[in-house]
Amino acid sequence: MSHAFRHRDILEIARQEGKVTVEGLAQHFGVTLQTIRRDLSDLAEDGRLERVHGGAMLPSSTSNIGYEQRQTLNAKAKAAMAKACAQRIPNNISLFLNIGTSTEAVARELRAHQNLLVVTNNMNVANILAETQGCEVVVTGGNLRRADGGLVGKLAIETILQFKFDLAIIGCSALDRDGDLLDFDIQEVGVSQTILQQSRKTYLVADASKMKRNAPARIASLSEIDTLFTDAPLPADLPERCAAWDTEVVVTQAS
Amino acid sequence: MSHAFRHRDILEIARQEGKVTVEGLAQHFGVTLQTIRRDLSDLAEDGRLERVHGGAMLPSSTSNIGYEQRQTLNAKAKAAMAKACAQRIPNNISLFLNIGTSTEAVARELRAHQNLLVVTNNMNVANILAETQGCEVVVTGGNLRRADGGLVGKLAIETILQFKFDLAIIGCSALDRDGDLLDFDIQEVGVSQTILQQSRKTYLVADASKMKRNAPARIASLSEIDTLFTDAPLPADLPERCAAWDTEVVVTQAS
DNA sequence: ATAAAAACGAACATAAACGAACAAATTCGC
DNA sequence: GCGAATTTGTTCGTTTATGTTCGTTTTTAT
Repeated sequence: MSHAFRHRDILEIARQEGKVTVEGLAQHFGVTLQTIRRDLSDLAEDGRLERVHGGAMLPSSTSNIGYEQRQTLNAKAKAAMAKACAQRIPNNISLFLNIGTSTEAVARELRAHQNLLVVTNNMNVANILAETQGCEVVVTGGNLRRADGGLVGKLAIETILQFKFDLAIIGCSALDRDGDLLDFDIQEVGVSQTILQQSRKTYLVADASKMKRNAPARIASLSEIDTLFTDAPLPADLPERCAAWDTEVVVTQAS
Repeated sequence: MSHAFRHRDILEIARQEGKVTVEGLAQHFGVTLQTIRRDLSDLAEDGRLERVHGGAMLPSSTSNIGYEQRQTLNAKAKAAMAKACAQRIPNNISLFLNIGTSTEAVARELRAHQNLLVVTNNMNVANILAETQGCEVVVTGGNLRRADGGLVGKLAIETILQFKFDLAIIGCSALDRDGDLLDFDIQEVGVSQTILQQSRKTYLVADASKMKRNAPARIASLSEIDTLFTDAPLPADLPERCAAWDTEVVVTQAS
C-alpha cells in the first residue's frame, strides 16, 4: 500500500480524534512503528500535522508564535514610547488605533484616560481595552489575519469611512530614509491610508528597528504625520526634514 | 504518550472547570503526580495557566469575572451540546456564530473542520478560531460590549447584510414556553434577526437554564429554527409544537 | 506558635520513543 | 522478466518522557 493512502487516512483520523499515536496507527494499518514515524514526519514537514512525542496533533496555527516573540522584543523601549504618546492624548476625544505591537503598547497606557471613543482594527487592542473603563470601544469589521490579530480588507475600510477621528495612532512595518511609511501588506496599506484621510491629527509610533527594515508598500510620508514617537534619534537628515514638514519628533529612552 | 496531548486536554479541562488539581489530573490521565506537576509547570511557564498549590487556574488576565463564572456554569452540558452541533456542521460552508457562551463552545469544537468561512460578532469566538487552521475568520464591526465580548449596533448589522450564510448558529438569553427566542439586549435582537434573515439554515444552541429565565425582547420563534440543540428534554408541549413546526430537537446528556 | 500532613521540585533511574543507516520487499518502466 | 527506484522492515545508539525517591517548602490543624 502506498504511503499516500495512509497519509490521507491519518489526516482523517487526526481530524476526528484530534490526535494520533504512532502505536495506534501502526496497529491500525498493520505496519511498523518506523513506517508511521516516517509518515508523520512527512505530514509534519508539510505542516499538515504537528509532530509530538508518541504521535501527532492537528497544528495549532503556528503563525502567531513569531508574533508573540516579536511582541517581547524591545518591550521596555516600546512601553516608554507608548507612555509618551499616551500623555499627549487628551480625554474626551475619538481616536483610532491600527495594527502593530506599538499601538497595542499605547492601548495599554490608556487605562487612566476618560471618555475616549476608540476605534480599532486590531483584535489585540480591543482585547486590551475591553478591560479599560474609561473608553468605549468600536471594532471595525474585516478578515482576521491570524499572524497579528489584524482586521483587514474591504469591510475594515468601509467601517472607517463612517467615522471622522480627532486623532489616529498608527504603526507601520518600516520607515525609510526618505521619511516614507512602508508596510508589508498591501491590504493593510489601504486601511492605513483611509485612516489618515479620516483623521484630524495623526501620531505615528515606530521604534528604531523599523528604520533598519524595508517593506514594499508605501502608506504615506512623514510629512503627513503630526507627531512621530520613537526610541532612538533619527538617522541622517531626517530631523531637518521633519522640522521642515512641521512634523514633531518625540524621542524617548527606555528606563 | 506525549505530554503535548495532556497539555491540550489540561487546558481544555481548565477552561471548562475554571481550575485543575494535580491529583485529579493524575487520576484522569493515569500518570503520577510528578508528571502532572511537570505539565503544570510547563504550562505556567508559557503563561497558559497560573500555578497554585495543589493545581492550577486560568490566568487572571482572561476577561470579566462575572462572565467567566457564567461560562463555567454547566460547562459539561454545554460541551456536549456543542459537540452534537459541530457534528452536524459540514465542511466547506459559510457560517455565522453570534454572541453567547454556547456559540463559543461550538467554536471550540470546530478545530477539526476544513475550509469554513466563519463570520462572527463575538470577539471570544474570533479569539478561539484564530488558533484554528481550517477556517477563515471574518469579524463584523460594532460596538464592543465589555460584558461578553459581543459586537453590536448598526455596524454589525450592516456587515451581516453583506453576506449570505449557509448556516447560522445562534444563542439567546431565554427561551419561553411558547417557543419564542428572547434576549436581554434590544441591540442584540436586531443583529440576531438580521442573521436569521441572511441564512439558509439555522441552528439554535440553548441549554436548559435558558428555559427558566425570562427576557424582554423577542428575537424570533422556534418555528423559524431548523434545529435546536439543548441539554434537557423540553418542557410542557414544546416537543409537539416543534414537531409541528418541523423544528428538529437534539437533546444531549452531559457525560 | 508548633507539629503533622500535603505538596513541591530536584536528582536519578528506567522505559519509551526517536531517527539514521542499512537490508529486504515491492512497484514501476522498459 | 529485469533492473532501478521506491517503500517498508530491522537494528541500534541517542534523545525524551515518565516513574521513583527524598529533602524542602507550604498549608492545615491544633
